[in-house]
Amino acid sequence: MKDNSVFNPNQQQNDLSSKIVTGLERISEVFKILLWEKSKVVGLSPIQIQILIFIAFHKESLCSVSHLAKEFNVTKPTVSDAIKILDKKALIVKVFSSSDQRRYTIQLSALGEAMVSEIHDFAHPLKSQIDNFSPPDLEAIFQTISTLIYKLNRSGILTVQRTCFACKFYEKNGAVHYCNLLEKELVTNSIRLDCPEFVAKPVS
Amino acid sequence: MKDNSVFNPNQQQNDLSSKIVTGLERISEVFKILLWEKSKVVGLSPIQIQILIFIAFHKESLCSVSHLAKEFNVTKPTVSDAIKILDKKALIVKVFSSSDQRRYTIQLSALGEAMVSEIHDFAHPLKSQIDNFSPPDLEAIFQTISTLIYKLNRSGILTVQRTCFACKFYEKNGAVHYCNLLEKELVTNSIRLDCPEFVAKPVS
DNA sequence: TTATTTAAATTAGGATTCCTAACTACATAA
DNA sequence: TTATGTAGTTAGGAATCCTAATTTAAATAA
Repeated sequence: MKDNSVFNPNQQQNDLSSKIVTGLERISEVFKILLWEKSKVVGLSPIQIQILIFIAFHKESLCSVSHLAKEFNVTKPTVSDAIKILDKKALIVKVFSSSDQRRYTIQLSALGEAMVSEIHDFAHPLKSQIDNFSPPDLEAIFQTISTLIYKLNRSGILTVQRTCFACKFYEKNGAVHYCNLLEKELVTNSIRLDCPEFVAKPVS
Repeated sequence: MKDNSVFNPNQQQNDLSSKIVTGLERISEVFKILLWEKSKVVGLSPIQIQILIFIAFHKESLCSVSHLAKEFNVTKPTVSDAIKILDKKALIVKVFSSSDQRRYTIQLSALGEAMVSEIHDFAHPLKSQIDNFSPPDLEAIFQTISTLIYKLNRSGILTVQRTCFACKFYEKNGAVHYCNLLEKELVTNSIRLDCPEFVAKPVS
């Protein structure tokens, strides 16, 4: 029986969450579209663009083959391939670890920095549509998204994320969100999805 | 200047819509993850799975190379490649048009039907998280998503969709949504994202 | 009617993604 | 010291995905 599939338009007429799933799928196509549009302009592939942008904005320890594989949900050989090409194009440099001779991280070269300033805005057409929502709507949307991402993380689907909810510095007292690192209360808008200070909470 | 990139965590602390964009990007990874998980089980690639599910639930006229290319935002040769493989695996049959000898559509073979019942639920882990939201939340989420998809369509980013808002049978009277085909009012929940009766509204 | 344009699908060629399996090298714990 | 785990690579191959060019057919214009 596949009549109750979320992708069956008849099913969608009875079941709101099916429609939400198909809607999210359609929105996820947007990233694919925008990434390819940029790809064609600059002559890099989507994964190459994603890696460059990631390393532009994240600390060195996250810029290893192993972490990038987790971040983008691909295998290490796939990342290794992509890095080989970025290296050949002189957009990155490898920085080897002094303590562990197997390890290295990648950083942007000067050329890579220039490239990032070309590509970092690939999602701009999406953002400009989102900017049209009213502030209260934005807050509600954000609340939903951050909750959903946390649920997806807890259920084991998304292994990587750096949200407050999964961070060891986070604490919830009644309805109050609190960060023990910043030592202050977090209102909805200040919950982070990608906090630089994130440290995973030990599984309880 | 790339400091104001949506992917810069510092920028995200000032700007809610940047956080929403990164959140949506993370959620869009979920489809990639779930599709690959299913791929490994059944021995099909992601695009092959997507095509099979699509043709299972859509009318024949949408099951052509040209349309599938638009639907999944790839080129016709890419679809042609994928169909060649699905055909080799005997999961589909080609049905040639009598009026136009260049055209054909694809349909599921018996084997293809069986395969669809294995794969149609690939997004289930996501759906079961979404099912956890309360009915009022679901309604709000759906409202946001349908609005966003329509905005993305109007701004030319998403070329394909089959929502009420872009349909020629749709009419808005004040706050009331109305379908001239069904001849009835549409409450938020009955707005469709993928209506079988969809006919594009002529550009005004 | 004929010529031109447009469209549907394919082929050809090539870069890259992406996988699994096997491997090297190093680090860490028993 | 030996076993086990971890970081990254290599090898091999299927498939994705592009652009450009081609074939064939249909639609349109002269």
